[in-house]
Amino acid sequence: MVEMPKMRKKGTISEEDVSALLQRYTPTAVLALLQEVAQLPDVKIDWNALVNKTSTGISNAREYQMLWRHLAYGHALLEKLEDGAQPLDDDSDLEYDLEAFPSISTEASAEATACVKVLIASSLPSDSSLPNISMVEAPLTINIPCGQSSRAPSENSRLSGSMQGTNITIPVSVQKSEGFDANGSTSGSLPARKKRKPWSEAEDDELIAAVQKCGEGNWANILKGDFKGDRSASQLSQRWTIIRKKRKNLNVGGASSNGSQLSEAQLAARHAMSLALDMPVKNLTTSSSIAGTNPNATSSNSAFPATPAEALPAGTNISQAQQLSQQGPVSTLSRMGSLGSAPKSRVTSKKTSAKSTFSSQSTLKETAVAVGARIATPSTAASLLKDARSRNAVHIMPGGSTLIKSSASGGANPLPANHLGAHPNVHYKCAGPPTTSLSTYPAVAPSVSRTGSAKPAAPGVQLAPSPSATSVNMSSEQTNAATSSLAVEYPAKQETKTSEETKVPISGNVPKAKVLEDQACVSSNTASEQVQEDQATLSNTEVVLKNQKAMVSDAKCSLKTETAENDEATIISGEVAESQNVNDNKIMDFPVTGECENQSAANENSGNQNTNEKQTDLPNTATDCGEKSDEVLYKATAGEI
Amino acid sequence: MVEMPKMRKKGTISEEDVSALLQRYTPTAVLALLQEVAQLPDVKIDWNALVNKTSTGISNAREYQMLWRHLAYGHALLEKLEDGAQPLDDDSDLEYDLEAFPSISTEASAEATACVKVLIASSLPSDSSLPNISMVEAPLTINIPCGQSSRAPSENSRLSGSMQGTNITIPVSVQKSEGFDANGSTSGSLPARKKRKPWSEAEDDELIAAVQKCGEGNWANILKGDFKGDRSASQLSQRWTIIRKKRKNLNVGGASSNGSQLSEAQLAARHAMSLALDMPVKNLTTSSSIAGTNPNATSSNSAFPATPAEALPAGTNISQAQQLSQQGPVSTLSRMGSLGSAPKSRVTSKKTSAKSTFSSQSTLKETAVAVGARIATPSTAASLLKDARSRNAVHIMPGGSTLIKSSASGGANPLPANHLGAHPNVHYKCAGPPTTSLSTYPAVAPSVSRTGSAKPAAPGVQLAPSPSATSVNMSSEQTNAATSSLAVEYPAKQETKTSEETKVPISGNVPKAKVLEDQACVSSNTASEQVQEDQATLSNTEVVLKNQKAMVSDAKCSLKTETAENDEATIISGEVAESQNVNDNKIMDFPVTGECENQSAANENSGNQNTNEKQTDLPNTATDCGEKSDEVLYKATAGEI
DNA sequence: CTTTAGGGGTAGGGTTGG
DNA sequence: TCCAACCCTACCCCTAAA
Repeated sequence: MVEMPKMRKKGTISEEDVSALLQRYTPTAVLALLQEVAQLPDVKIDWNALVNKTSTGISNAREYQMLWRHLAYGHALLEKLEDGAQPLDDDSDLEYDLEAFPSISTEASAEATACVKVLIASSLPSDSSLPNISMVEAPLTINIPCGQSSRAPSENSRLSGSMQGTNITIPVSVQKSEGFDANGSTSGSLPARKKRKPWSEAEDDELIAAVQKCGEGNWANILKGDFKGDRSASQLSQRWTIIRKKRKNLNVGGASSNGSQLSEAQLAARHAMSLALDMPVKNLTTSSSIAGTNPNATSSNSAFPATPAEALPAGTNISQAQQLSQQGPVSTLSRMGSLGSAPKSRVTSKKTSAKSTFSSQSTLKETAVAVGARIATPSTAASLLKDARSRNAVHIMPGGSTLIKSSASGGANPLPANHLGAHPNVHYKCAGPPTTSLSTYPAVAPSVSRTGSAKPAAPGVQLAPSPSATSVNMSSEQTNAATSSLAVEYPAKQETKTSEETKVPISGNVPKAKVLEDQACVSSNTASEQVQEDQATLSNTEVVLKNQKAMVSDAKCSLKTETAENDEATIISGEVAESQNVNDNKIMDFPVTGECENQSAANENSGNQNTNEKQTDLPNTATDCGEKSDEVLYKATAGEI
Repeated sequence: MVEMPKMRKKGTISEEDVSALLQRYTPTAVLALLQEVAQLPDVKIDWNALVNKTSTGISNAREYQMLWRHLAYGHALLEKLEDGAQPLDDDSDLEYDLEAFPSISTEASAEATACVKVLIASSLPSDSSLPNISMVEAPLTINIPCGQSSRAPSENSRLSGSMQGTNITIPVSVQKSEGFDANGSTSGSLPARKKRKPWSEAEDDELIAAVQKCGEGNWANILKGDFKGDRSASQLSQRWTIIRKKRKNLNVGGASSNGSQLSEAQLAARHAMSLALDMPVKNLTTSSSIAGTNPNATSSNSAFPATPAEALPAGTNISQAQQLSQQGPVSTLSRMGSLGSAPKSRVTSKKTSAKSTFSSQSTLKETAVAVGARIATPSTAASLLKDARSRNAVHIMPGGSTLIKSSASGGANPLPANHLGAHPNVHYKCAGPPTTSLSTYPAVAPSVSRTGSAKPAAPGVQLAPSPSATSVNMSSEQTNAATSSLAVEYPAKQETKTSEETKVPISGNVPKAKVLEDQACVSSNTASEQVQEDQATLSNTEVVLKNQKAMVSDAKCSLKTETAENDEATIISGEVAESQNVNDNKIMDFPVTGECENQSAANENSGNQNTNEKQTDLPNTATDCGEKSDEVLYKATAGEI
């Protein structure tokens, strides 16, 4: 279809041309194309290959070629291209000599040149990004070898002209370049540009790399520094969610594994990584030293936390020292919670819980480092714990009972994982305040059997945080423990269902009751919150958790667990407490608690009795829970008592 | 599926390893993983959580774990992982000791180390900014060890190829620069904006409690003494405005909408609120005493008012006396008036009023706490108060009766659970502030039976907390305890359903009623607010909470409750209080409380009685509550009075 | 010190083109 | 129809001036 473009060899490019060009393509796209072409090792151009990798947003090889030719040789830009249009044969694509075009302002060309140079010089794949560079400055003073420039042609024409000479002063260039781009000031054509521009792989890679570097959410920074394409922060954000989603789907396989095609950027990254990895070792050593220093300081890192962001809830941590860090950790957990959906996962958590305890941030860092390093000495760990402790230890536990156990005993962790029914639920986490520890637990009581006696798993469960502040929490927890015993009992008969984030209504059918319960405890500060989630579920009716993770368990499941556990209901509770962790973020939403509620089930049991104290505790514990939870607690309590 | 990885403990990492690793994962991914792990606060690792938030691109927890282990301990990287593969249990994740690996070239390692350091140090993910400098670093001047090249497998080939000879400065550098730099800000580090951290429910609770205690606007004080999280004063202020806003919406909106029923819910809430409000008064006093003065000044009220927003200025009432007891009522009333807007609600109040009467704020709090907790022993309570005070301790209990019992006497509590229906309800959680503990409880009273006697667990309940600040809370709790006894009774007949965040209407099916209740206690600080929410729920039919967890109860329930309550407003209050718990998060919205309200069911029982003191407490407890709560409280109070 | 305005960032809903 | 790419609106959080 398209007919061959006419050459306009050696002609100059007029402003009209530019204007038209910019109406159709963004400056960045144009620059990207130039860069891409410039980077090609061979003279011969494989248009199809280029298009596959381009970050210009152009998906049609013919179109890509056409643009190139327009830029390089002044060929006309055709209005339409047929979908399947294939690139034209080109013998000479790079053979034409082009002369600089006077028409363009020297400055403009110079700038453009600079940009191009920078891009090329940097070798950064990114390309587009001019903007970034823009900021660059003097350093940029790059001299582009003639060779290249020549190649770069095109627009270069505009640019090229300038380039060749020698060097372009960088700064200017950058700035200007943008000008160009963005506004197109040059041409002035702003008109619309809205065309929808699919994300190219290159852009995705760039985004991914940027996110890894800067962290999720820091779109502004990414935009400023790392991401070259012309996308807005919100677009980045939006795209990121898509990428994330995709990955998950993919991942199964192993995300990364594919490998096959890696972009250069990736390769480069790997390269770097390899170095980095190696480092670790050294780091350790070093790190320690280093760590010593900065880490803490930095620690602030909050940044990191960022990642975790979610989690943290609690401010608790802070308490202490804050200074340092604190934070971070939590988040993760919390997330987990959310993740929760996957019950099984929890399992891990179990351990965690028991263990989780420690870690401190600072420590963490070190540890991490160490880890990275492969370090990890116990001592280290210990230290971590101290600090960390505060952190979070969240856990989730799905199968409910299971978790519990683990937590309880500590060692064991059975976690059977699963189970038929399943159901996991939750858990938590707590963010402990700094020193505090927390412990909370929810107890779940499945229907029917229940053990009756509960006992407190307490001992095991408990932690002994000590710090004064903590103390409170401690007490609570302990209390809880006691309570838990009570709680434990629950018999529940109900059926509970939990849904996770989803919303599941149960209503209609509700049967009778079931109950669940939990007891959560929370450590003082933070802990509480989380609990909620755990439970959840009961619903005789229907409960749903929309937001997060709800936990559901079938009635049976829960029951089962409990049953087994009965004795240890306590423990369970404990877990619940942990749930608290949940809090974090969004989680909070939930209400988990509500779910907890399930508790209602507890009610049914009614048989329980409580001791005052214990009960009290529970409540305390409960505190965090969502509404439902409370009920449960109550019930539980009652029962116990 | 996957088998366990072998350890390669203490082994060194070979180039081959690196090579293989890089073929599979990008350097950035590896670094990201290291960073992420490093950031974890706890020793225990929640792989699922990590995966959810990771920026490595790895979506499978097992894979993530595997990579970590490979990096940290030299475990083998398995080729395939099943989709659903869950992370392995890890007890030892951080326990292995690893040694540095000689194999790597010094240079390389050094560099890597540097990189890692930077990453960690900077910890900031983001931030970053400034790339400018990315190039910076001389350090970058990396020499690539041969090793790498080897490593760099094919793809890299290109890169690597070039690189090999000596080193390539460039590429590497670039990479580094990017990666590192960014963070790196080490050096340059920009301020990097701190990542935004959403407020958790626990934090909200804590804030609410703190405001109640210290008054609105005294952010600095709150920061010093009560609020544990790491938030700045301005953030507190800002958040407070948001919380206040939400409450209003809730109140109003919710209430209004349904009309009749809601109103009740609202009423209940109000009731609670009233109590809460009252508390303030006392608090003030107390505080004043404590503080000395201020109370008025602080007016802490302001805080209160907030809630009530509408009305009252009255808060003022508070003024005085408070110290202990008393008072509360008045203020309440006044507020009520204001609340007035909702006529019906008032009604409820009536009931309340009668009973509600007593308690003084401080007392209230304590009591409340106690109640919630069921704690009961004074000593305990006291301790709690101290700690908790700040914290939160709220609880809710649905199933009501049961809980109650427990709380109350400690033993007695009849609370039969009841229920046929089940119900759950819920609860809470608390996040305690650091030191604080919290305890809360909700009591639930199931329908019908109830025990009747409640008694005050008082003795136990009371605490005498002393610390000034704390005191308030303490008192509440104690009070509650006492209350609880009373409360306990509730019989409820309703059926309640809860939905969690979701919206589930229950309506249709509802069966009988059950009741729940809770008594929540709140720890001093926080508690109140929450209450509000609870109420809302009531609607017979279906209430849904969209945001969070809503609780629903049938209309009947609610109604019933009220009735019941009359006598014992206290109880209700208690419940209300619990509701408070609800607050938390978004919840505040309500919901929970609402459910609590359901408790109203409790009302039905009516049989309850309260002791003044106890009642009072409730109010205190209520203090926090949302508007609705307030109403309730008021009513209670009135009655009492 | 507190409050307020502005810069971002995220979530969610709606629209539209492929 | 589904999804991706926008757009747009709320809302929230953080920071920095007021």
